[in-house]
Amino acid sequence: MKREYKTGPKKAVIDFFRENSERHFSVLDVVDAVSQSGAGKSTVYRLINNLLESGVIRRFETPDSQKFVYQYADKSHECETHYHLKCVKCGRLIHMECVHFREVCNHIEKEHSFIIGSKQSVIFGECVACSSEN
Amino acid sequence: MKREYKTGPKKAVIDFFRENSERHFSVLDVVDAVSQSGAGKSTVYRLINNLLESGVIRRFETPDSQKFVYQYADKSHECETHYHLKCVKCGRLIHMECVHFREVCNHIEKEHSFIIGSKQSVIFGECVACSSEN
DNA sequence: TTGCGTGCAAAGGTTTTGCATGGCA
DNA sequence: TGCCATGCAAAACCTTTGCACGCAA
Repeated sequence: MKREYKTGPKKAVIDFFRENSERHFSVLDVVDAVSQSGAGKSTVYRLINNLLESGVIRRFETPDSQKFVYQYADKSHECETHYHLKCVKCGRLIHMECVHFREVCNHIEKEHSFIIGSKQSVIFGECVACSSEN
Repeated sequence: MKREYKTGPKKAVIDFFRENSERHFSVLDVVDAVSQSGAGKSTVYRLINNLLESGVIRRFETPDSQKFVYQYADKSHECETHYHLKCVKCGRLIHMECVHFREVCNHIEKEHSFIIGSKQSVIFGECVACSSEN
C-alpha cells in the first residue's frame, strides 16, 4: 500500500497554484516561483505531473507558444457538470453554468452524433474586461 | 518585396497534409513521411511553422502527450463561420454548421459576457464511430 | 526504521539557429 | 544572377531519469 508524505516542496507548489488560481503558469514559471523555498526543478516537474493526474490542476495550451500552462482546478466548482470559457488574453477561466448550452450539447449528441466531453473541452475567446480594452 | 519559391520539400509537406487531411501528425511524423523525398528535419520544422502561420494547417494539443499535432485546414470549409468538433480517439475533425449552437454563442456573449472565438475553440469529445466501439 | 520524496547531475528528446550551398525565378 | 530555401550540424531548450540521501510517518 502506498503512503503519501506531506513535504515542503509539495506544499509550496500547491499553495502557489491555489493562491494564484485565476492565472496559469508554465512549469518553469512554477520552478521560479517556488525556488526560494528550495524546491528543485525535477521535483516541480514530478509534482506538476502528479497534480495533473490527480486533477488538482489542469493543463491548457497557449495559442501562441509551444508550451503548456497549468492552472489550479478549483474543486469547489462542479466541473463535471458545467462548461469552461477561457480568455485567450488574460487567461481567466470562467466556470459557466448554462442550461441553454447543455441543451445544445444534447442536440449535438443526437443530431450531429458527437458526444461532447465537457471536462476536456475548453471554449476560448475573450472576457468582457479584455474585449473592452480594445 | 518578398518572393516565394515553389520547392520540392514544400510541395512534399503540403501534399502530405492534404492527402491525409482527416488525420493529424506530429512534426516528427511529417519528417518521417517526407524523408524519402529528401527533405530535412529543420526544413520540415520551418515549413510547418510557416504553414501554421499562413493558416494552411492547424495545430491541436493531444490529451495525453506533451506534443502538438498538426492537421490540414481545408480551406473549402468556411471555418470562420462554423464550429469544430474533434474526436479525442481517432482525431477526426468535424466541421459543424449548427444554428442552435450559434444562438447559444450569442446568448453567452450577451448573458455571460464572453465572446467566443469560433476559430480558436475546438470542442473535444467522441465521434459516433469511436463511441460505439466501447 | 521504512521507504517515499527530493536534489543534483546526466541523459534524452525536441526544436531552433548558423552557415555554406543549392536551386527557383 | 539574386536571393530564398534547404541541409547539415551544433546549440539551445525542455523534460525525464538514475541515484544517493534526507526526512515524514
